[in-house]
Amino acid sequence: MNDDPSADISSYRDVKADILRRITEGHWAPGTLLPGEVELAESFGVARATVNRAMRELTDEGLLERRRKAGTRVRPMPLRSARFEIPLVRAEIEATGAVYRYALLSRDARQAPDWLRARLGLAKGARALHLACLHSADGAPYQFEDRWISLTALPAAEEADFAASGPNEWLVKAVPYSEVEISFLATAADPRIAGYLSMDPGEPVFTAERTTWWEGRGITHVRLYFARGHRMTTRY
Amino acid sequence: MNDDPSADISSYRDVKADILRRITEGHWAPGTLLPGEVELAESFGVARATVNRAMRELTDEGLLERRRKAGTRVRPMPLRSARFEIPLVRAEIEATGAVYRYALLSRDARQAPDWLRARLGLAKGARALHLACLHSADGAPYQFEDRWISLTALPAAEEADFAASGPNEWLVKAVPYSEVEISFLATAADPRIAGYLSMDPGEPVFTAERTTWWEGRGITHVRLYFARGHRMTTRY
DNA sequence: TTGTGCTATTTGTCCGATCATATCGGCTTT
DNA sequence: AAAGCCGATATGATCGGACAAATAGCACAA
Repeated sequence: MNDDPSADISSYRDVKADILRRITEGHWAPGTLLPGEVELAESFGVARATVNRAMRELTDEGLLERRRKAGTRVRPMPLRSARFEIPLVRAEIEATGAVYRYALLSRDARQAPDWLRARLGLAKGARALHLACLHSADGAPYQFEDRWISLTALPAAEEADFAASGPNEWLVKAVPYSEVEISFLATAADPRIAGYLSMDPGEPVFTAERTTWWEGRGITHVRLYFARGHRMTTRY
Repeated sequence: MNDDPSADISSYRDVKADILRRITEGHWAPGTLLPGEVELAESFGVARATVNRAMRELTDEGLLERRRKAGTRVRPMPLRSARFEIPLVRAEIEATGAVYRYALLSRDARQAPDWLRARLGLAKGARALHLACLHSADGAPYQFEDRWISLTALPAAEEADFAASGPNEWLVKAVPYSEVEISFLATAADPRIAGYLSMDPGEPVFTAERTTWWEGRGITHVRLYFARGHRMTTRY
């Protein structure tokens, strides 16, 4: 057991790294009860607040479990959570160095269908804007966007010009901040989508679905269909 | 502008909530430079450290952007990041109240194929254990697991009994902690998988792929095929 | 045996002060 | 005009001290 008496640990980062090291190296196996903050602070030669921050962050990251009086222990089953960044399509494409292009395929304001009313919590007869867009990277289709915007919540959308830039970019400007639900799923390409994405009908499509509320009111619902072979990846 | 002079804000949570409120209500629009920590601390009547923590957390959550000397501003384009919890299948199923059942379909130790060697960084001729398992919820197939375990990194796996409980549960006990890459994608069900998951061949399958390293050495690679209609959802 | 209340312990949070670090902008030098 | 220097300033981190809140585990009562 190397308990590093002399290592000059001085920042919460060092403390964090050292605790992590002891866990990965197996000195502190899953389920182990760690020494208390006071004890660790002494052995590291730092203030308790510093140890606290290190442990708090490790807890946020899913590695530790803490309870008052009960102490801190290594999570028996590392409930690790993965973080996925959800950038705007434009940023996502341009980050790869490719040329981003956007096309508005259709646009039409109509009564919101029942499923959308239920999803966004709209009144009967509420109107919504329905948009279909295609985002492409270096000329190749990248993402097909099927979006609904509630005209109850955002009447200004009816006047907005979505020919030049995507509804996404308009929305982030129009809506300050919001509550979001995202799902990832696999769907079969219907003929229309297959056509736009240069795929065969019925082919599996990686699909993201996102609903946005602002102050409890449904704003927009979108389904994003990605081109063949798309992956959502993260590493930790 | 409601600047809340008298509101008795006392914890970093209150400060955080108040800043968030001003952002969502549009008082502080995206791109706005907000007051410095000292000023805010005074106006809230708390210590600077408290304001600092509130702002730091909001920054971690992707709402603010901070730079020394330049100050803090509301992220012009809210870099949304979603967190997905990646639980063990058993926990995932039992959380819904369903009865979890596990079956080992096949098991076989052989030379690692080239793609796996490349992925895990194994030497030529290295052996690996190949497992196929089925996880079900209340009798209905839930997830098909196609896993490879490097016998170079984990020779003990060859002796392990995967008949009773899944390799996942064995692995979390055997490997202290690790680096992981996860991908989500959509694949077409091949006949074998379709059979196990009660789907039609060619049907879209939501698929997760996970590779795990420990101290730089490839440990295991797994592909998880989910039953029809599976979604990975998060809300924030 | 079983339930109930107390207490010591451990984490959670806050404070106010201090030093560290990055960097914006203006000033100086070339 | 361009390049480089430097001080002012805002965030970043740490410290030591203090009090708050939760609760595990014990003592005690029914």
